[in-house]
Amino acid sequence: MPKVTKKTAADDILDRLREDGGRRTASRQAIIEVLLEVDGHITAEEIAERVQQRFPSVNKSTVYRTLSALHDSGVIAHVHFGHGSATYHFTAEDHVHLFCETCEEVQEVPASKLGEFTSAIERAYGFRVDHRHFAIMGRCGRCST
Amino acid sequence: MPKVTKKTAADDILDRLREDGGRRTASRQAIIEVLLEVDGHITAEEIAERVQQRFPSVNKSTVYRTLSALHDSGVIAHVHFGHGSATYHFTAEDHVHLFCETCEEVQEVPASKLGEFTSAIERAYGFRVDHRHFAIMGRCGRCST
DNA sequence: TTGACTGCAAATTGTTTGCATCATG
DNA sequence: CATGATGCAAACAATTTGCAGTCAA
Repeated sequence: MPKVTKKTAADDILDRLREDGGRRTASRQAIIEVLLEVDGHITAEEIAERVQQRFPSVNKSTVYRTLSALHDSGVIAHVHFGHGSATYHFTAEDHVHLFCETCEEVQEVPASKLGEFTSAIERAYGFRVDHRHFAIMGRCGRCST
Repeated sequence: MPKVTKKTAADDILDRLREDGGRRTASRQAIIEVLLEVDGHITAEEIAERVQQRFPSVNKSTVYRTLSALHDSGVIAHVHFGHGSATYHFTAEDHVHLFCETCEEVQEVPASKLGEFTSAIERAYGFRVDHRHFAIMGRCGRCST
């Protein structure tokens, strides 16, 4: 079983940045690897912490600038929950976030499950839902008892 | 026309604060009146501006503290859109916000219209949607051409 | 009189930016 | 060696807080 999966994925993303006129750097690679490790869904702050465990010199602003470059290349997107920092995730995963206001945990729902809902809204209000950029607030099963 | 002391909506809200151990003050009254004028849906910054037009001494922190007191008494709530400040509105108005990421305008949808959607989510994921505290991001009819 | 409310300034949090320097391509 | 990337500090925007004085009940 070849263990090239992770390396390749990071490489692919660095290539993508390269194609868009960017450069491959160690910081960027480390940031991308962290994103892959956690499968997206992480704040800039958390990325910085993890990256700095191995490369203490990497600055938070580099994290933000890299996230911005990744966004511009369409690799990642971010969601906002009620308060606090944005959470970054890969655009490839097409899902919606259910954010529990009590335990602050996030549950993912495949975007396809919301198909009837989003099309109903579009029909009624002409509003095209961007299901990659909205979090639904509420209370999860465990917390709403 | 007889002079009758009319109980205003602002009075009712001040009473509500009073019942919860708070005090009626001029600043609070002015802030509540602004909220009523615009029927909710306003940022703290905008409230401060409007209040300060008539009472320049009222500080922004008083606005925030009053909004917090109103929230604690259940009179108002706030929503977050993708970026920027929170928007405050009365809890009585039971609706959902459709936020256009392009023109940044907000369209309101009566919560009842989302009934099937929210109950479907609750059935499938045990997640109880707080439809007073989520904004749906996307693109409105005019902007999605 | 008591303690809630206020103004003011300063702290916080999350994110962005200016600038000099570094290093990839 | 040109230009994009980086570290650092400082600017930012939105909101919160500490403190001492004020005022409603």
